[in-house]
Amino acid sequence: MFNINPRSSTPIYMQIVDEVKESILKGILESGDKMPSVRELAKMMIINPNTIQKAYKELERQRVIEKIRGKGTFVSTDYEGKRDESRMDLVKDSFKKGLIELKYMGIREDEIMGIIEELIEEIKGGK
Amino acid sequence: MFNINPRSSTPIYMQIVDEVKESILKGILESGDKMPSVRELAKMMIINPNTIQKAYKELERQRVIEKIRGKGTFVSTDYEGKRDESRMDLVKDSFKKGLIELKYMGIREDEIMGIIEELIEEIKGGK
Amino acid sequence: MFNINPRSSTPIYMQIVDEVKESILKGILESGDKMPSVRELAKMMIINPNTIQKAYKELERQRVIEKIRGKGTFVSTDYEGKRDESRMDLVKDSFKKGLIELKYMGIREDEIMGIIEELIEEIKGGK
Amino acid sequence: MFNINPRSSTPIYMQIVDEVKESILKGILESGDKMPSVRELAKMMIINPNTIQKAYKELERQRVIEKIRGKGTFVSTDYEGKRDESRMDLVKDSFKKGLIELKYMGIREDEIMGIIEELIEEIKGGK
DNA sequence: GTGGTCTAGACCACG
DNA sequence: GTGGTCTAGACCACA
Repeated sequence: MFNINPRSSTPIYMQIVDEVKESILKGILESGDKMPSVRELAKMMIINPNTIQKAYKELERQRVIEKIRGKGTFVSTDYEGKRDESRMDLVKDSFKKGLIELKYMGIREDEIMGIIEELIEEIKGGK
Repeated sequence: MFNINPRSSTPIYMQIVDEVKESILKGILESGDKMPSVRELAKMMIINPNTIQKAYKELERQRVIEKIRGKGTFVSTDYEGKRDESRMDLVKDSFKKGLIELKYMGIREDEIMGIIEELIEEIKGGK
Repeated sequence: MFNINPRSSTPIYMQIVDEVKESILKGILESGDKMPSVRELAKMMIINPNTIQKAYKELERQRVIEKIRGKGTFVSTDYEGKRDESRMDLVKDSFKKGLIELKYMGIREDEIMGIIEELIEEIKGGK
Repeated sequence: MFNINPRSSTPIYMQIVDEVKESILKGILESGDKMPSVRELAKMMIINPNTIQKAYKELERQRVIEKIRGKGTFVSTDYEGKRDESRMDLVKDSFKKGLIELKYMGIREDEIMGIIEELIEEIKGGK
């Protein structure tokens, strides 16, 4: 279902959050689709259900998915992107860190822009 | 000396590492410059010396600075960008996460590229 | 029949209970009126009959409706407001929580009173 | 420290959230005050640390408290109430439910307004 | 069957 | 010392 790396420093539940969002952007998951249940996904991924639940809760908080009582979890239908300045700042910060890293490795600016463009293409996926 | 935000989710020692590298890229710190001692910097920044120690260790590991016995710590003279594929992958990963975030907020691609360009300019600073 | 929101955090059966009581207060349902059967209502509202069952049981427990053997379910005729201290305390508690929430959002007291008055008007409805 | 009722239907972690906010409104807790550590409070209240952590995380998400790395948890200093329409709607809904309940018990409108005013006074506390 | 809450206990990163 | 994450396993409410 989702690619998880248990050795990564980013928590498993966050990796799941990211993977779900990426799947939606790529069109693998669509508005209204049923998500696997917490237990189901936990079994499939051999991960503790609590961890999945934490991921789902975060996704719900971000309005990416919706839970319907007793029926399960679904990709939100009414979702619409909202600019969130404070979250934008976090992203910018992480970008800045990455850019410093790259510059420090001696990567040229045009190369950097190329990398970014590649990544953007990758996100679009089969959409 | 360096801008540190104790509320940030990135560890303080990492913030210091980043700030040092940024200062070098901007030309504020140059090859061969003497770095303040751990104790000195800890006092100046009102930060636990252990934290500075950890930052210096990390910077040394990355060959950004060098310790010379009995003389102190200096910005490396032999600094030359070295591509490090595994580190590149980490950076790409963090970029990807950020890009997904932005796309998810409904930011257009041209806007994203604009943001990146701005950040690159910012890093160059007075260099 | 009744407005139900399956996404709401309040259980569906409770939403039904509330809607029935509101309808009575508004005069849409009156003493002695026949209620639809569990099956009927379940079909009409496309809701699990167990859920309707549970709602009816709760309404019966609160003496809002009565079951008459072989005849069906009716809005109670002997309805008369009874103060129930323990239930009052529950309501007060939920009010308190809401008021704290509003105060915390910086809503002024006069605004709060306005909101309450509006809601009271809304409940009266066409009565 | 905080009054918790383990039998209540509202989760313990939410009761803690509410209690903390109430304490702040009453002036018992003030901007910048240090909160007891997760483990400390868990011991004091004889509650599992995970439950406290959940409460703290929710409070942090609402910007009521701030965590500072390695130092502990503090009441936010820069807090300023923000109207949140969607949350307002939730509060209104719960008010409406309560009002229906009261009306149904035969409480008169002026009495209801009195109760609300009392509760508002109670929240202000010694502030 | 679904998700929500809570406990107990472990390991880790940070300062 | 602080909080963050994860696991394992239990009980409950809801549909």
